[in-house]
Amino acid sequence: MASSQRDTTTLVVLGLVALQPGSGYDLARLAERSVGYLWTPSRSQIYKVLPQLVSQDLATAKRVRQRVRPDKALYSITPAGRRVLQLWLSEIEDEPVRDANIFALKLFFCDLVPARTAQAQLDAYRRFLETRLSRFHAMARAPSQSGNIFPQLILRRAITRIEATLVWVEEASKALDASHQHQPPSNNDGLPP
Amino acid sequence: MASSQRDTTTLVVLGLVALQPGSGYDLARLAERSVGYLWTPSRSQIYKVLPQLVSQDLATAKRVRQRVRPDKALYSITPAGRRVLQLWLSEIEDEPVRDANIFALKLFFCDLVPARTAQAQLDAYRRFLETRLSRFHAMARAPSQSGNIFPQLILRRAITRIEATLVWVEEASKALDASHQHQPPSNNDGLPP
DNA sequence: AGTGCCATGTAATTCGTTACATGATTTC
DNA sequence: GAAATCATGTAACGAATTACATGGCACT
Repeated sequence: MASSQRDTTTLVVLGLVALQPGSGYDLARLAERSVGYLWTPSRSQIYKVLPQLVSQDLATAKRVRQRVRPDKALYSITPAGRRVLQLWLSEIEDEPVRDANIFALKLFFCDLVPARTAQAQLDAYRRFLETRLSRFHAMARAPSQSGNIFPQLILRRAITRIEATLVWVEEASKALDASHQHQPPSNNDGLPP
Repeated sequence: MASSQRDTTTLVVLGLVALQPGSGYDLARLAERSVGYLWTPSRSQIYKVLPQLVSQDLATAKRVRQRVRPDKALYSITPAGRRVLQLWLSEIEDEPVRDANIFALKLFFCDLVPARTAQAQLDAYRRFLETRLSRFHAMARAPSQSGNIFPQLILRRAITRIEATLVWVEEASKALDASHQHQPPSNNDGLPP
């Protein structure tokens, strides 16, 4: 009964299934087109995970016969699966072990979760970026030991990107508020009043 | 005699040895402080790679006796090692398999290579970013199938970061030209006239 | 005739992490 | 006395990729 000891790959596949039920093949393509930029597993990986999800009751598979194309298995998320996903999206990892993209990855699926949860994730991301930024600024102030210029340039690159990402965080935060105002909580699955 | 079939980890360790000879321990710390943002292997990984480099004649190890501290092995790069590194840094991967950071990683070590090689790497990076950018722009124009807003937001994030990175590329390019003007080719190891 | 898409999987292999083991020395 | 730093390695394990295998249909 280990709570959310599932790895990122599993959760991302679960998220894809939640966004759009489909076959392993479908999901692989969906991934390439959407989250691809953040996370692109191989097809074989997806085919490995899918049956695991079913055996854990997080997804169901329905065999679909096709005349023209080979038969395929259509995967859909279960209520339990949705709960697991929502739990993952609610968890805030202040110090992600070695993947700074975890915030973007979670945010990608935040349509499945109340707006305030998404806001919390955005806030955590902002804090994370600010911490990194000040660390990099400190590094940039320190004199370059050797006469090498490239490490300094690459550091500038990191700073530039973080600053741009912080600007995006603000925009996203506002956009979220706005859409939230117009279209109040529609996503309260699994949350009794 | 497979040319540069070495993996990135090996080459980065080699690069670190080139930047600053030291023990496995030293190199691990150096990595954390410098390239850490782009690539951070575990110590065990470094200890695995180092003897391999020696056996391939890309680095040498010198045992250093210490009274106070445990003995350590000091690794330095060999001429052959430097050649391998320079070859790697000269190679342009127009379509990096799944690591967009490969450009930044190579650029980090470009003090070891003539300025025009670094420029070529920067140019390739610019092209890569522009290709990605137009792809993402196309995706952004396409209507969002579902009513999900987060995939769109995350796409905006990607675009924002690429644009910022392109600005950095221009700055870096100019900085490189400038430092190149003031301080002409000092790095022509292994390149007879 | 050949390429490419749909569709699912297994096997081999690489890559890399975490944990373990050891031990002296300095610092709080 | 406890914790941190220096120093090097092995072992167990896990995660993910690449390659392989299969097969029919559609398009050029």
